[in-house]
This record gives sequence, structure tokens and C-alpha cells, in this order.
Amino acid sequence: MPELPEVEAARIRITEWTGERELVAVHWVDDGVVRSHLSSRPRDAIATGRAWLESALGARGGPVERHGKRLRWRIGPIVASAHLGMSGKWVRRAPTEATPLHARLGLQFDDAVAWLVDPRRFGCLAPAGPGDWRAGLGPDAWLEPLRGPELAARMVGVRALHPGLLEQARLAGLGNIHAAEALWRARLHPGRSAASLSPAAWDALALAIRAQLAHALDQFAASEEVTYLSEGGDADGFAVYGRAGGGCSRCGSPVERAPWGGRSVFFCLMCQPRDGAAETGY
DNA sequence: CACCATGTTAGGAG
DNA sequence: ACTCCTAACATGGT
Repeated sequence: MPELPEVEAARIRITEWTGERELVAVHWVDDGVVRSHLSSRPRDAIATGRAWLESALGARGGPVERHGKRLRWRIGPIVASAHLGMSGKWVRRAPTEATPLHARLGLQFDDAVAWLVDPRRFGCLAPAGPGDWRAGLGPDAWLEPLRGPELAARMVGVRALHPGLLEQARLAGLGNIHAAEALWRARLHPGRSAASLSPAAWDALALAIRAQLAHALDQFAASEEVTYLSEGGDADGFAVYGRAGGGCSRCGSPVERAPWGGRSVFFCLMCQPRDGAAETGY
């Protein structure tokens, strides 16, 4: 489940696999992946999806850009927006290899096929609209790193830090895992209100976000294929996420898991004290 | 079988 | 009107 580092890894790989190569075939498994706009619903699929993508046959793969968890990919005459949703990833296979399990779409560039594999089908491609493709997103958490005061300004009014960090309109790229890890690095309780943080705490959080993303990007750079937690990936790579009942990797204290909305928030009871946090239900 | 899931958003409640 | 929260989306893993 892709957050900024996983999407960045996908961007780098797609660029390597397809850049300056010719799109020679499109392998359709599930027409539902091409949607009218970036939408997690297969019902938003468009009937013209095949014709749209196949109009790029014979063209060469262009640059792939990323903002937050969103991708923008030019292939000759078309510009695609893409999102990996909850379970999407891109993998490369030789044309002679079998279609990967849960593949939705394959784009063959010369001698290799880039497959969009997505069991849960929230991921999609869409023709880029006329407006700014980054509309609705805050600054990219990696490409436009904020310093403490700027981060504080983006988070004004946030009642609990963890959900606030997930709001893509404030800051684009963090998801449940990396938000939890960044708060742990900064030693901040996930339920703290923005108003309760000192300037030093904002500095620490800004640095922690960068450090967490750098750490994750580094991990993905080292492996050829990204593995998600749901596929048996190692929860050992995280300090608190998914470690409820275990020990904090810094102090050994129990890691707490608190329900928030329909999600889980993880934090260390000792390293991330509530201090003067407003009541938020954590 | 019951419960969990890393993203996003429509719609209802306040 | 605006903000907040939940449920839903589709599917697989534990």
C-alpha cells in the first residue's frame, strides 16, 4: 500500500522500463482500470479507455512525474494520470512470461511488459484533465520539504496530528504507515493538537517526516520489486506501525494501537506522551 | 467465520 | 454553508 515512497519507487521503475522505448502492445485484463478521472471506483471506468490508451501505440514512453501519491505519465500523444490505490504496483515481466496474478493491464514497451497489478482494484489510469494535475494536493512532502514554521502553517486548525498528516490537501504523500513512523521519530503523540506544539516540536516533526521518507525511499531503492505488508513484507522495517503488543524499537515499551475512524493508529506509550494534548479520543 | 487492511470520497449528521 | 465522521468501494490475507 502505496504511500509517497512506494509511488516514487514506481515512478523510477516505470521511467527506467519505458522511457524512450516504443509502446508496441497493450494487454487488457480488466477494462475497469481506465477511468474518467482518478477514482478508486471501478464503476467510473470509461468505455473509451481502450481506444484512448491504444492511440499511443507506436509512441515512445515519456517522462513520469509524481506529486504526493499521484503520477502523471506522457506516452506520445496521451497524458495519463495514475494512482495505485490501496494495493497497486507496477512490475516488469518478459513478454513470454505468464500474466501476473491480479494483473489489470500490461503495457509492452519493446522487449518488456510493465504490468499494473492490483488485487483490490482501487488503482487506476485516467486521461489527464485540462486543469492542474496537482489540484487539491498540498506541497509534496519529499520534493518540497517544509521547515517547522511552514509545516505549522499548513497544519493550522488540526485537532489531532495523525489524521492531519493524512490530509493530502495539507501535505501530499503521507499515509497511515509513514505518518505513524514520522510521529514516532519526532516523539509526538498522534492525538496532539497542532495548537499544542512548540516551535521546536514543529522543527522536529518536519525533520522526522523527511527522515522517514528518506529511510523508506532508500529501502525501495535497494530492492528490484516493492513488497507490501499484506504480502508478507516485514513489519520489522517499522518502528511502531503494525507492532501493537510488541516493544518500541527505541525504548522497548509497549506499542499501543488505537482505533481512529475505521483505521488503526500506532504509537509508543513511553516515547510519545500525551503531554498537554487536547482530548481527541486516542 | 470474523476481522483486518498502507487510499479516497460520497453522503449524512451535527 | 461548513466541518466532521462513517461507510463504502473490491478483494485477499490472517
